[in-house]
Formats: sequence, structure tokens, C-alpha cells
Amino acid sequence: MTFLEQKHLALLDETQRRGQTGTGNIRLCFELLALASAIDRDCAARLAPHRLSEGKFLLLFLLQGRPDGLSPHELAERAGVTRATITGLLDGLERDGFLARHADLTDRRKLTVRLSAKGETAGRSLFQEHAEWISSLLGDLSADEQNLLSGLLRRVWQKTGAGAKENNASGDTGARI
Amino acid sequence: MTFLEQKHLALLDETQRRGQTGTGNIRLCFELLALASAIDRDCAARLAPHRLSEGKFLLLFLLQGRPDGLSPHELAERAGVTRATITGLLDGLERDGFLARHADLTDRRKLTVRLSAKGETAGRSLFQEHAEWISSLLGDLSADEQNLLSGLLRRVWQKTGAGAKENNASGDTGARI
DNA sequence: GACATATAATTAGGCGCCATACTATATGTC
DNA sequence: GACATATAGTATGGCGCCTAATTATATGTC
Repeated sequence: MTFLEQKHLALLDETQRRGQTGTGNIRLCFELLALASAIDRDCAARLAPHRLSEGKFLLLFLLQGRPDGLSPHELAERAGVTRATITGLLDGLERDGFLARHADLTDRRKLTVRLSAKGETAGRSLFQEHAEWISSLLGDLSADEQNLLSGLLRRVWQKTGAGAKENNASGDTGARI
Repeated sequence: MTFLEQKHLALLDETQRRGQTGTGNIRLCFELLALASAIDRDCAARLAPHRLSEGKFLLLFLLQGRPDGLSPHELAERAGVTRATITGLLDGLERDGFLARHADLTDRRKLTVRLSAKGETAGRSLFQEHAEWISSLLGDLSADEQNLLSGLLRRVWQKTGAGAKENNASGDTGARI
């Protein structure tokens, strides 16, 4: 059986019906997207029982083991999302008792975000669990296979907008086989 | 340079700092997710100038070349999303003049959704463009490399929740090298 | 010291997706 | 023909993400 998603099947069917060239390429691209979606769904399903999303988990994780906390601004930078998004995530996490916002004593514009005991505990155990799970996803592949896969992914990535930008800066290309 | 996303870099840094095992696996998984995100971002950027999202594009595409139209219910099924989601997408597409809802004559619960001339034109040209773009992403890989990649993706996919479900039904496993 | 400018966080509003609840209509059964 | 049940579409409210605008505070410069 194929492992594509419904929407991709529909697109692929129609592409084939129209006798477009390169449907093999397209199928492969959809397989890649389907795999990523499946991983994201699994991730969400693992976190949902704790009332956490992937974004919230990342914040928990960034704050974990930092008794001095971090500002929303720093969290945004490290998480790679906007400060507005952080505000929303913090609202949820604070509501559920994972952390608290504290006023900064020296700069009254700033806040310091610190985990509660609940947040510390949840962060620590979830992180361990999460790392093991992700690692296990790829665990069946041999070292050679992993290198191969990484190289192939990199080459495809260079055709994307993000990759093209990177290409202008450095001449790095994945190995060919 | 690496091609991971900010959030994954943060997770990976911390994982290494804690001396967790299997960080290579984890990096590879993140590379896969980063590539899928890059593709999704490119897709969104291509459609945005037309005031379309990926979901809307799919509807345009499903309706294209069907003078009799489809019902929201059928659209939901083929797109693999809920009917509620379809309602939202149709609202936007109707507002922007790509299509119209028409009352069904025989069953008054039903609607028929048909593209406008604008919708037909946009659908046709975008579909062509889109198919060529996606195909080009993978176009650098040889046939062998494509088969290899597909097999590797499939094996990882079987470790996901979606894959595990599928496994119960059929014994299909990707080829090993 | 006043004022332009930068920075921190938030708010407001939008999008796409979901689950759940609701309304209108159809249908099968007695 | 009445009534339970199913179905079609929508409304509501939530989440995570975004951009742009707003408010409060800090800072550099004249």
C-alpha cells in the first residue's frame, strides 16, 4: 500500500490522468511530505495528554534547568518564532501551571519566565521520552543508510527557497552516488 | 552548513549537552522535517500572490474541469479534511470570486460548488505550474536514487503511528540495502 | 533635560485546521 | 402519516502561527 495522504492521492491521480510528465518525482515528494506529517501527528499525539503542543514543549525544554529563566524575547529567538507567538504559548503554559512570568527588576520592559516545579518535572521527563522516541524512528537504518538519506535530503533541500539562499553563501553540496 | 530549523537546533544542542545517545538519529529526523517545512513554505509563497493557500488550491484543483461541480461533502472527502474546514475554505474562495455555491435541486440539504471562469483559469494554469515545480524539486536525483530514497522513507514511515496501523493490514516492508 | 529612536511585550485580527454542537432536510419503519 | 435516525452544511470556539499596530520603557544625542 501507498503511504500518501488523501490530498496528495487526489493530486497525483489527476496528474496521471492528464498525462503529465514526472509523476514519479511528484509521488516521491509527496511521500516525503506524508512522512513528515506522520511524524508531526505522532509528536502532537504524544504531547496532547499533557496539554502540550510542540511549541509549548519547546519552551518547557528551553526553560528547563535554568533557575534564572529567560525573557519572552530570548525564547522567541531560540524557538525561531515571533514574540507574538510566544505570548500566546506562555498564556497557555501559565494557565496550566507550568511556569510564571516575573517582572524584571532592572528593566521594567522585560519579563523573566521561570518554570514551576510542575514545569521542571514535566520538562525533564518529557524531554527524555521525546529524545528516545525520535531516535527510535530512525533507529532501524544502518549508519550507511543514514548518511545516504541525509545526503539525499540535503540535495533536495538545495532546490528549495531556503536552500537556494544558503547556496549563495557557501558552495556546500551533498555527495552524489 | 546545516539546514535545520532554529527550534531543532535548540533541541539538538541541548540533547548533545546532556550526552544523550542517538543524537545522529535525531539530527537526521530533524533534517527530514526541515526539508518538508521548506517545501511547504515554498508552496505557500508560490500560492500567496493569488490569494490562495495550499488547501484552497487543492479545492480549485478538485473542482477544475468539472462543470457539474462537487458538494462540500465530496470535497471534504477528497481533500481529507473535515466539512467544517471546507466551509472556511469555500468562504474565502467564494469571497475572492473563484467559485460559487449553488442550491441542489433534488436534495435541499445539499449544495453544489462550481468554479467561476476566474477559478477555472486560475486552477488550470496553477496546476500546471505547480506540478512542474514539485517535479523539479526531485529532478536532480537519478532513478536509482529516487527508488532508494522512497524505500528509506517507507521504512521510517512504518515506525510512525500511521505506518504501524498499516502494518497490521498488510505485510509490506521497504527493501533493505 | 527634551526628544527621536529603539526595544520589550502585548493586542488585534487573520488563516487554516480541528472537534463539537446545531439546524435543516431526507429516509426508513411502524 | 409520525417519529427515530442519518445526513448536509454551518456556527462556535480553540490552537498555533503570522503581521501590523500599540503601549511602556530605555537610551543616545543635541
